[in-house]
Amino acid sequence: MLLRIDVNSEETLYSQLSNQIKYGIARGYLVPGEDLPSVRGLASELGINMHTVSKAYKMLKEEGIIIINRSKGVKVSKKVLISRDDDYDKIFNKKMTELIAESLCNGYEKDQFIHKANKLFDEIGGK
Amino acid sequence: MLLRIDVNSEETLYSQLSNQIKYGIARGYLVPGEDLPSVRGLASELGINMHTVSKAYKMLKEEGIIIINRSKGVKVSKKVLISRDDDYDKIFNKKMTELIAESLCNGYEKDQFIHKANKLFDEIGGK
DNA sequence: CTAACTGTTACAATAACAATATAACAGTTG
DNA sequence: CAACTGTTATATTGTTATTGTAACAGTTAG
Repeated sequence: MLLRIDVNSEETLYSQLSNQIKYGIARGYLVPGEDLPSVRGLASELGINMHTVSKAYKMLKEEGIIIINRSKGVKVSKKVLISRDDDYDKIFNKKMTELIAESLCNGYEKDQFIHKANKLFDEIGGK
Repeated sequence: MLLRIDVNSEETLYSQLSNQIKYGIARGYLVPGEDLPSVRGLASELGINMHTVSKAYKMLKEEGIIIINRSKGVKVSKKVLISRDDDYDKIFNKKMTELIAESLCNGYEKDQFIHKANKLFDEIGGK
């Protein structure tokens, strides 16, 4: 899977990486069990530092989204296949609440919000 | 409207403030046209620095959510009453896409996602 | 068994950002 | 005029982001 980094973005590099990997998994570009590039390999490919890649991987590991084996490498977790993770519910509620509040401040109505959510979900999840 | 700050949060102070004000507007605790506290007043009330409040206000102003008048003060914009803002669409799509991808990585399915979105929207928007 | 690969840890340096502090400026209002 | 608005400037402190170099400890291919 192709990963790209924008060094001029306001978003931190490790956050960009983390988000792109999540997107890749959601989209099906990365499947559970699949190997991810090594920290050194990916860093060199992207022209960034090893520790920046390592930090992105560490965050994804703490979310349970990837599995890191100290001497074998990194692969996509099978967590995705399990039904909803309760630990994630709190985080989800906070993020969704913020997005709804912001949308309302920008003139969105419920119908528009739900319609867009449905549309984007279909594009990403591909149902 | 009551605003609270958690200095131990990972979220920056100005971001906490900005999010709470958005939530207040979405929830109807703050209505378009209503005055917000002065930068010095709110800073002193919260026990934080004037510039931190000023930064939160500046961000909300750039989003068009509040109106700042150099010598009169700050008030909630009437933007909320206008229908969807096109400038916000890109930001919304990015944020919603990230949330959907993350949810999918945590085992959410579309039905659960949409159901939760509906539920939270009703709680906040109060329809 | 060595060599090449994994992620991890440690230490250091630089730059940017978050938050604070103090002060002055320029409008508005009582 | 005095007291209030947000803004601007300058400085300091602490934290985070990113990079760099190096070593460590497992794993695996030649």
